[in-house]
Formats: sequence, C-alpha cells, structure tokens
Amino acid sequence: MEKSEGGDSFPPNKGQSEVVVSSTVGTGVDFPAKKLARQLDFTVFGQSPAAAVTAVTEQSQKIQPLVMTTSGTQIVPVKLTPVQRPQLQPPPQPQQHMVLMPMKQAAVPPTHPSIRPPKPESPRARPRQSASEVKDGTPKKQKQCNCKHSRCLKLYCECFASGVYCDGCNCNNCHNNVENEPARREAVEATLERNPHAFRPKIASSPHGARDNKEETGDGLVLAKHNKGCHCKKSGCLKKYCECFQANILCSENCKCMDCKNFEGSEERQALFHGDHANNMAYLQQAANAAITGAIGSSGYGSPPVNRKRKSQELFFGSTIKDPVHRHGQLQQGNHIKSSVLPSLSSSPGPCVGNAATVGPSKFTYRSLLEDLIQPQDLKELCSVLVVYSGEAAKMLADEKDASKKQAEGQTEASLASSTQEWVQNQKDSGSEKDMLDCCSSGDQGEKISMEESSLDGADVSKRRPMSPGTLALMCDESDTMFAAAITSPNDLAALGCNTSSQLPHGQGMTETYAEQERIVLTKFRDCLNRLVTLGEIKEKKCSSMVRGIDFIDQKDMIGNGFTTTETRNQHDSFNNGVSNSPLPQPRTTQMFSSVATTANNNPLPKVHRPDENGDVKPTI
DNA sequence: GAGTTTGAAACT
DNA sequence: CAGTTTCAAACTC
Repeated sequence: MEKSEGGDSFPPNKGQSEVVVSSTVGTGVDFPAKKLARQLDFTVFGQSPAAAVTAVTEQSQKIQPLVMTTSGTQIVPVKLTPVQRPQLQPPPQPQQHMVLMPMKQAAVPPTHPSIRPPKPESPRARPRQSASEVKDGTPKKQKQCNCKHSRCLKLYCECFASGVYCDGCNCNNCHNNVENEPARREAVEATLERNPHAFRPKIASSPHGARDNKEETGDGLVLAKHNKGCHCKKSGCLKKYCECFQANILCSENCKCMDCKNFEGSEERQALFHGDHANNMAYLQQAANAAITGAIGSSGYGSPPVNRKRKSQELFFGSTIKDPVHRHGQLQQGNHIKSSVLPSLSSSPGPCVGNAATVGPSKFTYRSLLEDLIQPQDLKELCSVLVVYSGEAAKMLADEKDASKKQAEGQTEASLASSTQEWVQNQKDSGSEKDMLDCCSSGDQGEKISMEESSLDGADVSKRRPMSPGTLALMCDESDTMFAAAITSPNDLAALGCNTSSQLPHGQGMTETYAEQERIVLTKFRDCLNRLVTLGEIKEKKCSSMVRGIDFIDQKDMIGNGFTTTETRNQHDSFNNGVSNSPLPQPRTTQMFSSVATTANNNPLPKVHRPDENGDVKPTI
C-alpha cells in the first residue's frame, strides 16, 4: 500500500530516506549521486521554499530537485507540489525536505521568516497525506502521489512535475524512478516538447513589484501570481482545486476563472483566512462553501457561463457588468488606488460596483470596504479642495516671487487671495457647498474660482494666477471627462485655466511655483488617501471581527468608546476630526476631507503646509 | 475509505 | 484554438 513500484530502489524508501547525502554526493548511498545529478539536468524546477523566498526571478528558477539545505552542506531533493515550486508562498501543506535528509533535520519544519506560515489546515484537509508524513504533527516526508494511470510520467504526477523521483508514493506502475530513467527522460522530453515551460515555476513574482510585495491582505502575504492563471469555474478559487489558492496567492489577470473570490478584498477570502486557528477550518470551509454556493447557486450558472468569463470581466467598465464581484476583484489587484476609488467613480449614482448585492443573490457578496466611504460628491469635493489648494499655493508663491511687481500692479493679487479665501469661506458658510459639488468638479470648481476672480478683480485671463501643469491637467481632465457638458464655450476652458500659455507670465519662476504648487496639492491629496486607507483598514478590521464572530464585542466597543485596541483607538483618534463615530464606521469622505477643506478654508496656505507633520513633504502618491 | 467533484493536463 | 477526455488531487459523505 505504501508503495506500489518505482520507489523501491530509488529513491530510497522510508528506511533509506534517512541517509544523508553529502554535497559530494554518492557517498555510500545505494542510490547513485549521478542519478540525482541527472535529475538536475532534465528539468528546471522550483527551488526549495526557503531559497525561493529570496530568489524569485523567473529566469533563475531552475527546476532543481536537489538544493542546498540551509546548512549549505547537503544536497537534498525537495518535493514541491506544482504550485509550490514557485516559492514565495508557502503552500498550505507543510513542505518537507525530501527523503535524503537526516531525520533530525527533516523533522524540523522549514521555516520562512519572511513569509507567513502556511495557513492552518486540519488533518481532514489532507486526507491523502501519508501516515508517515504527519504523525505527530511534524512533517517528515514529501508528499506522495497516488498516480494510477499516468505511470508518474505526466504532469498529473506531482512528483514528476516537481522533478523528483517518486519515493514512497502510492502510485501504480510508476516509471518515475531510476529504473525507468529512459522512459522518464523520454517523458520529460515529450512534456517539454508540448510545453517548454512545463517545468518552470507556475508562480512568478509579480510584475507589480513593490505593490505586490507589500501586499498584505490581512490573511497572508500575497506575493506572486500564477503564470498561466487558473481556470476555475466552480470552486470560486477558494479551494485547493485552484492552483492560485493552493499557492496562497491571489488570482491575477492571468486567470480565466469564473466567480473568482480569490482577490484582494474578497470577503469570502478574508473569511477563509481570518480564522487563524486550525480549529476554525470547519467554519472557514463553511464560509467558502457558502460563498461558492451563494455565487454559483441560483445565480451562478443561471446566466450563460460566457457571461462569467473573465473576458467580459476584463472589459474595463464595460456597460455589461455581469460579474461585478470578480471584476472588481481583478481591478483591485490591478491597482489599489484605482480600485479603491473606482466604485465611486463608476459614475452612476446608482449601484456602485461594490454593491454586488443588487446584482445577484449571492449569499456573500463582495462590497468594497471603501464602498460607503467614498461618494461621488466626496471626490468632487476633494478635487475642489485640491484645486483651491493649488490656487492658493500658486498665488502665495507667486506673491512671494513677484512681490515687487505686484507693488506696481496694484492690489490685483491681493484681491485674488482675499477673494479666493472669501469664496471658500462663503462656500462653506452659505451651505452652498453641496450645490456646488453637485454640479461641478474640480474643473467646474476652477471655473467658479476663475469666474469669481474675474468678477471680483476684473482681471483678465492673462493675469489670473498661474496653475501648475498638473493642476491644469487635473482640471482639464475633470472637465473633459465628467463635466464637459458644463463647458459651453472655449472661453470656459480658458476660464478653467487650460490655456497654460496665458497663465505663465513669469517664466522660470513659474517652474518653481509649479513644483511647490504640485507638492502642496499632491501632499494634500496623499493626506486624503492616507486617511482613506486608514478608514479602510479600520473598517476591514471590523469586518474581520464580524467574520470571526466576535464582531459584537468590537462593535460594542466601537459604539461606545471607539475601538478596542490601542492601535485602533489611535487610528480612530488620528482622524477623529474627519470620521464619524458611527458604530459601523461609514465615514463619509466628505467628512474625511473636511479637515482639508477646513484647512483650506481657514488658513489656506500656512497650513497647506506639510501635511506630513513629520517633515516628510514629498508626495508619495 | 469509497465516491464525487474539480480543474490541470493531455488529447483531438 | 476550442472542445473533449483523462487524470489525480481535493473534497464530501
């Protein structure tokens, strides 16, 4: 039962597996080091998990069943499942150095300080795990295949796919052994012929680099993505059927899965991972099942599968939103900021993307954590505030640089400054802000500002304060994309400041002004985004608590005194001014941005200041 | 532990 | 390249 064939002579079976093979290989071991060496050349396999963590370039990932142990003195074959090969993400199963390691070493689970330990898994989740693998909870051996028809010479076989001989497997008619090396080699060649990359790691480091590298979804690091992507249809990519899920990575744009729930921000996924203990697996699995059945159940295939295909989902904001959940998830993976804002930007005040509940009866529907944090008007307001800042910054800087000129030119700029401040103040005091926001964007705001200026000081366009290219672009973009209708004549655009040439009376001095102006605006914008992030995090925590079933505790705390932990309490305090104390934190972005607006309102520039109180003034948006 | 489900791999 | 079949792991009962 333990072994049908193939592992009899090589690799050494269990009794032999404790033999240490030194780096010089072949010392007194009844299996030839040469064979091990041969393994090296036939495929290019993933590195040991530990090594893989640190070296992750696709090119360098030679499939290499024999790797140096951490001691650096021994060569041991490693056994990784196909999805394990890649690295980065420790698979759910404990990874074991293979047979040739001394038991003492083998008994020590490889650790990966830099990565999250494999998620807890109940024994039930590994029903086929050999008895020898985990008896006392200590992984001792590689995973064993159970191939029956492939002779372990197809990629179906994990051993073969991993580039190692079968050892102690439960396979039948195994040819993945030294005795059948010719057949094996032939199979390898055939496999490579079909797919030259067949033995290359399936998981590659993300091209998104830093973003992905720092990606932390609360449930584990998500560092890479599947090269080919999965094609899951029914598992929601929340089961180990899914290679991405199994590798503990998020589905990516490479995937062609349906009803994917393995994306950042997926509540279903978070529900799976937020359980930190193995004994939560039952619940977690229930959550996964519920998520899957909920999505697939009545609605899942009620619509043509094609509609659920990623192809349609990839139609960026196509008019037909068949699967907002998945699509949103993909978007999130693609771009944090974009995904965070998109729900709100998605225009129609109607159902936002995150409001998947309106689309399908899925029991678990994904709603962006930021869904109710950001409203379209909030963005408008933000843009408006930024424009105000921009204007104020430019004006102030221009004032400084052109103090002498302004003396000659009279009070124009001063009136501009005062008028702008007055305008901001009036906007707030008169309560017309909403009205303004309802009908304008930054561009519109800019228009208003410009109009105001014109009306107040009578200055012509050429005298209007300069605006940075960035600001102008922002304003123009806004007006182009969202409020073009409001612009009825070219003069409007000119009024928006799009005519940069007319705004640049000061030559090089303006460059500095622009830089400073942009810095201020961007810094402020960063501030807002940071607040948004904080809000999202807090809300995520709350959601996590709900998932864990302890929500009521936290919620109670939140209702009463804020948050339970010092950390969250601090977070709460940090933006206390802008966030409501609603039990279920749904702080409006308007509130969140209010401090910005207030700053702009009360003290436009002195406080435009360095939003980063620590002195970091460089916008890092 | 048997049977079912699932999705990758292989095949057509 | 798409559709189908084969296969073995994951999963359920």
